[in-house]
Amino acid sequence: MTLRLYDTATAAVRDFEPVHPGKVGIYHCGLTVQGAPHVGHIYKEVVFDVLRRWLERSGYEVTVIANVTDIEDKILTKSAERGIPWWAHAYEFERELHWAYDVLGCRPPTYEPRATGHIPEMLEMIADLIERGHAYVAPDGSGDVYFDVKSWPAYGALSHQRIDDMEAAEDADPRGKRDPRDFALWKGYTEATPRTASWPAPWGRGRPGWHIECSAMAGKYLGDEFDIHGGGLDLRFPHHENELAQSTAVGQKFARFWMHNALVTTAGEKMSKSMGNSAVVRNVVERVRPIELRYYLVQSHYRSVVEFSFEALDEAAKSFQRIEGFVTRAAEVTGGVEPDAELPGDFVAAMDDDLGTPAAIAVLHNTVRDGNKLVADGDSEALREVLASVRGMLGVLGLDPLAEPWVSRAGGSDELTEVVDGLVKALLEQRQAARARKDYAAADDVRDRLKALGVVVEDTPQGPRWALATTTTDEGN
RNA sequence: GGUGGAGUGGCCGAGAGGCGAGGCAACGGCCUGCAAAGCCGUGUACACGGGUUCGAAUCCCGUCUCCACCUCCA
Repeated sequence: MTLRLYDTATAAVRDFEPVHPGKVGIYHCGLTVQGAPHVGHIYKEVVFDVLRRWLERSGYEVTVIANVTDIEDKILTKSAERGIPWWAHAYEFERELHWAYDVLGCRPPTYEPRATGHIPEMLEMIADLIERGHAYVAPDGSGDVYFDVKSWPAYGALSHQRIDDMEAAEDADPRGKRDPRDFALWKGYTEATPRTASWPAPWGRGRPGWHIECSAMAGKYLGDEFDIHGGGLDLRFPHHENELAQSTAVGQKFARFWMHNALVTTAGEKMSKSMGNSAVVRNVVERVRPIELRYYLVQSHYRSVVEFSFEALDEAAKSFQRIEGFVTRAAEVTGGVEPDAELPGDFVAAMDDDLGTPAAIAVLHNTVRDGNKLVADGDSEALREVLASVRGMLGVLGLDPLAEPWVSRAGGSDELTEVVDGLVKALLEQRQAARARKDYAAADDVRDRLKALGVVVEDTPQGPRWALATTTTDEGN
């Protein structure tokens, strides 16, 4: 069974074959660092984190490049509104974004190039495009440079549109464009924006258009042809279409697969349109633990719309707690088992089928059920195997509670944990004594008082065990 | 106007010609002093109207509703 992935360009699921055997290069469009990330923004990161884990699990050496767009119109507008420098605004949200990635357990990319750090590469590419006749300096003296879409017959290939069918943007300023659908490679400096947001160029001072950065940086770090280019569905057009046009127009082959995750909606509408700040990652992880939010996002297929709601989020959290409950109990009974390298065939098949996480999670739940039957009998080879398998599967999804980053966030200091464990056990011994003499009022009183403190008591064939109630918030940072 | 996607049981959410994915909730049972956790069992759902087929949620035709993108959104 080989990995099959959906490719937007060919609109079909195809066998994945890397450009260089054993290696995979992925570029996915990061965020424009202009505001606090919400669940929709983070979804892309989770999807591509799972893809990366699966590729690595399948034996590939993976290089992930994700850009940081730190110069762009909205950044200039919003920073001006706040009265702070654009670079301070951009950096603040870059850090916020990294916090969110981290809290959700997304591993950092191999490298995260910033747009402002790659102006020379962009200028080189723009010059090449002009030389080849696919771009022109605006005749109005503005210093703008535009890509000439009519000069590139393949324009529209990615989004399967024909130029003539496209609606010309009415609100966009035509400036010096030959055709309203031409897009900016370089924007000439005007006094409306800070001079620090401009760089010297052969066509006059200015700043880069949005799309050119990704073409320049993907080519620089991944080469003229690489494996996977990803991002949210809303980037398919114009952003990715334009990238494809730019890069192929200078003679590159560019991406073999284009992967787009569906958008997250609230109240039936794209999150950016409909939300206040309720779905901002910082707020959501007040309600459920970050690992539960991640489970919520992973449990639906990446090409299906996720209709975000707190009710569904709570359900997902309970569903995950079922898995987590098995893992912690089984680990207690067996004394801990390392994740298995060998995964169930159904799970592998599901993941190989265009990252079928819903089917993969169904396998996970079925395996957990088998494991739960074994837990009551205590330590056994069969239980160890199931636990290893479950941990292996969870690891692929970035959801293994016994692996990083989750383990280190789980509790307080080791010293404190020991003290609490000792105290609770002392109380539980008293409760056991009360039960032995059938003084159930006293026994239940102990349990009730612990519960009031957020400690849940469970009686098992191996004796009572305790755990912190999972409804509490875990800041995770 | 163009392009793409969606409508599934009380809820979330897969699947894509025949065997009821999975989870949450509910109900019954087992276990338990009680509980918690867990296990077993119980639900025939696929927007609507036609059609093809031995057989349709799945294919075809039509209709309705919703969403995304169409030049700086993940």
